[in-house]
Amino acid sequence: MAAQRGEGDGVVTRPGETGTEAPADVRERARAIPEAAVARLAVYLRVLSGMVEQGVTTISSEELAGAAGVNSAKLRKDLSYIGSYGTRGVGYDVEVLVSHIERILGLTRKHSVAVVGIGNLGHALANYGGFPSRGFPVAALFDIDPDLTGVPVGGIPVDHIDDITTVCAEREVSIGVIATPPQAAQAVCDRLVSAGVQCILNFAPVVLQVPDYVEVRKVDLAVEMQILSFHVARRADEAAGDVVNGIGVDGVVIRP
Amino acid sequence: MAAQRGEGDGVVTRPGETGTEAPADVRERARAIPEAAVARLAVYLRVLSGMVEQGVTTISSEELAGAAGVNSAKLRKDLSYIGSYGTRGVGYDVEVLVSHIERILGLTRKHSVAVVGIGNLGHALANYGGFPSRGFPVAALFDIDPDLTGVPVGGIPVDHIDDITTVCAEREVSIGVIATPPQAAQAVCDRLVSAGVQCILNFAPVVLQVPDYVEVRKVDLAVEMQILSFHVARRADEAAGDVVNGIGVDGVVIRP
DNA sequence: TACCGCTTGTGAACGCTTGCACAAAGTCGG
DNA sequence: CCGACTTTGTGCAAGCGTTCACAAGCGGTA
Repeated sequence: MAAQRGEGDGVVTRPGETGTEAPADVRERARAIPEAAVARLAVYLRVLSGMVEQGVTTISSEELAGAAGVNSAKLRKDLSYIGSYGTRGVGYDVEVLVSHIERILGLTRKHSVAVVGIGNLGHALANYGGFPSRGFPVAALFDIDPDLTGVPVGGIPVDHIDDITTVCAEREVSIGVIATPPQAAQAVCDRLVSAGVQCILNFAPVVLQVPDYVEVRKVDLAVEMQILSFHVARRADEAAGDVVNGIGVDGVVIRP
Repeated sequence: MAAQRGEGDGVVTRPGETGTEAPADVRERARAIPEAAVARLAVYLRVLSGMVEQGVTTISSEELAGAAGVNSAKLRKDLSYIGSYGTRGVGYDVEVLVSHIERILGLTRKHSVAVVGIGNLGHALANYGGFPSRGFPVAALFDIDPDLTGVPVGGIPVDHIDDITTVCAEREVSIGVIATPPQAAQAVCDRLVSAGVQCILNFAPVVLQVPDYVEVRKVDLAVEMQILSFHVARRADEAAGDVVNGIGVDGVVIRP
């Protein structure tokens, strides 16, 4: 049931090197993984990395699910998308799981990152230790302000936005991060795309127009705030309304 | 069909003040709005605000959907969750729509924000203009380092984390932002919760444990990167695999 | 070797979300 | 005043993701 797409695919299974599992299987599976599951796999990986450091060698779905804040059935299903690497009656080997998730997420290759827009956020991103430590070295910084170019930020030189194509090609940038003001975002995006960057993380509060082959993820801090605001308002309304019943929605008592 | 929950609810409809629509209806509707729709409403609001500045007074679902990057049917359904405020044959009055979305999202009240952890990211957040301009004034900053306390950042004084309860109460903080290293995040979270903060935006790469009545949203930059990495890998695999058919998955030609 | 208890992996049901298609409802031109 | 045209609002069906529940499989033990 897992791989319904393409039983007759054109992938040639190399006869040698197929000791434990076939690369073609990994490839087929990667396509069937739901978007939501991919996001969770990244979380599992983070938790598991912490486990490795603590010297944990084996973990059950129940434990891992608890640490990752999800249902254990969901965790097992998520892991089943990438194959069966657990041992019934025992659990999962932590290191094996880490290496398989890393492979599925494509973390065996380095992904160089370019940050465009060296304002407050750009500075923070350039200095953020979480990227290099997880396999995403910041390889290039760009800004339109000539006063900023040349001066390194976090040890990385800032280049002018006009040099984006050559610099990105040179340093093999595969992910572009847009941290510019909203007015500039679309233009920067277009330049990144024409520089060959196919994955973009957008912090600017605008909807970017890109070709189909480009993947965009957006992080809009104000939207996150507004979603929280909605919940505040909803809660306040419940307090004014349903609390006459003594209990809020979902059986949760307000301020227990 | 809309409000299936609680036909016999204890909400008293105030007889006066019920000119155009009843407040109780707004309250009932807010609960029925799907989470995904709430996130999109925030996006619509942003687009609409831009329209107002451009002097646009009326907009059709088709236009707005295009600008927000969604299907027009989905947009109409999202708007129907908050009521019928469009005119058939014409479209939506931009200002009316803006004010209704603002009301639903609870943006009629100010939501003061506290940022904890004045490192790179905390600095950027304190200086970020996007918060105050959209009704989320940063009212307090906290750090554990005594060298930082007292020195204002972005015009806001930095207080010591130990004063979090009194300062939050004093300045009516309703949203806490965690921008600390991962090791400190859970402790900070606990302190925010005991200070009465019920909404938290977490930038630290850890899964926070909170009581049921607290709403947490997380932004994990490394996870975003890894999701992009997954798509890079998938694309590379397709290039090695399915492209023998000439066309990638979904009929999209790789690098057209 | 055979049994027992534990945990995985997954078929199946459920619920939420999306997209379609069309009736209802309003405007505009004659 | 009427008819044609435009656009909203929504019932309905399809798709996707989540959850449940349990058979299958493995290690430990006698």
